[in-house]
Amino acid sequence: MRSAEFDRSQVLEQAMHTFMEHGYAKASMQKLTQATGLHPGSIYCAFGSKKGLFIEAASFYHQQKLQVFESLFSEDKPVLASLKELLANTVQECVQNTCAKVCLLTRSLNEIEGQDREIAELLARNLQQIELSLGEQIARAQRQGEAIIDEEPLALARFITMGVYGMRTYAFTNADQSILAQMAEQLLRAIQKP
Amino acid sequence: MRSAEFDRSQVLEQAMHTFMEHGYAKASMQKLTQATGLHPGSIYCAFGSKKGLFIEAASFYHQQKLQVFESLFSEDKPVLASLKELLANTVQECVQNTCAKVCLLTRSLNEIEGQDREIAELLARNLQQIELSLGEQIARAQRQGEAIIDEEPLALARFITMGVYGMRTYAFTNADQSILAQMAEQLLRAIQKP
DNA sequence: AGGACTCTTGAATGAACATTCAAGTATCTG
DNA sequence: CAGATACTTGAATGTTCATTCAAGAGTCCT
Repeated sequence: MRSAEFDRSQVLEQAMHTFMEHGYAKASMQKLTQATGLHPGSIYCAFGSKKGLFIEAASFYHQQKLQVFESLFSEDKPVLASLKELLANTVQECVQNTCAKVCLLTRSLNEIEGQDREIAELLARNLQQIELSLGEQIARAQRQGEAIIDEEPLALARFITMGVYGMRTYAFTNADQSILAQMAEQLLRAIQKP
Repeated sequence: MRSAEFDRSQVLEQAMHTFMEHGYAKASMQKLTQATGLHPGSIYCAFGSKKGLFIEAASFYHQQKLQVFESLFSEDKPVLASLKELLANTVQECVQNTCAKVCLLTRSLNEIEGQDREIAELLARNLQQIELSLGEQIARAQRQGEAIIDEEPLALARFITMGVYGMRTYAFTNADQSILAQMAEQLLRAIQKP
């Protein structure tokens, strides 16, 4: 036996950045080999195909985001405060000038539509999982008497989720911090009791 | 002299559909020649390049949407009613199973990010124009005493715009008519007086 | 009718692409 | 140390792509 020479999560991190920067189609194997430091053969040995690498990179991204989400919504803080932070984070990402300004999941989903059902479903599932977690947090907030309007928590979670997706696309037309921050405020106000 | 044999707007219509169905990168010249019925040489003669064709197709799409917008917001109807119709139209588009389910502008903007500044800026400008028109309509509604909250009309227009972008991406994860319709309601409620 | 002009045609071009694989190299086992 | 068993390497492969262009065909004007 001989163990692989590369660190799988380091490779995925770099591949993730490449896909975020160039999109799926335009992230050529050449760019991916340069970014990861792996040779084509190694990538095909480890991930099967470009698509296989993308699927793992997208899952890697998803796991990272999920972890941030979990740590943000800790038990001993008002949910509304965590939600506010989450939106502030999103705004910060959107106004960056690095590849971090895009959400790999939503961007790729827009790109891949009608091209690859397997990838589309994976991305959709990942996004829906975060939406569901958000729904649980909102339900918790309602139970704990936070000033959230009396509506189905899932409907509210979907609304916030839609808002985040919208902000991400909007940022491509106008990456203005104060405008995005105002949108975040409007979103929050829309689910709060008057 | 000899006039071209093809109808330019028919060609643009077909090219538009091809770009909507496959995205920019995956709409190959082969697909475009099949869809438009034109030979490569003719496309290059008439539009200069694939990019040139896309730019005209995107502008064509933009003009169509703008026209729908103008006819929807006729002077003798409450703005809120028109806005409700606009959102209902969007929902209807999103749940279709044809290429009409995508917005060429937002989808391409997501795809093109970081790849072609000229295209990105064109798409952004087109989208911002609709946003501005919406702002004017909202200002009119406020002047005419419709039940819209007392905030900058442009901020409200941006919020609705963001919502529409969000619905379009959301629809890729879950193209459920009732869910999208509920989002539209939530958006409307967020800008209305209680 | 003839010549000039322009549009159309579609095979040819070369670049970029994802993928493969046989040779090379390192590690582990006995 | 020797043999076996991986993993690594990167040039080669065949495909697909956007683009070009010279030949062909249609239209118009005189």
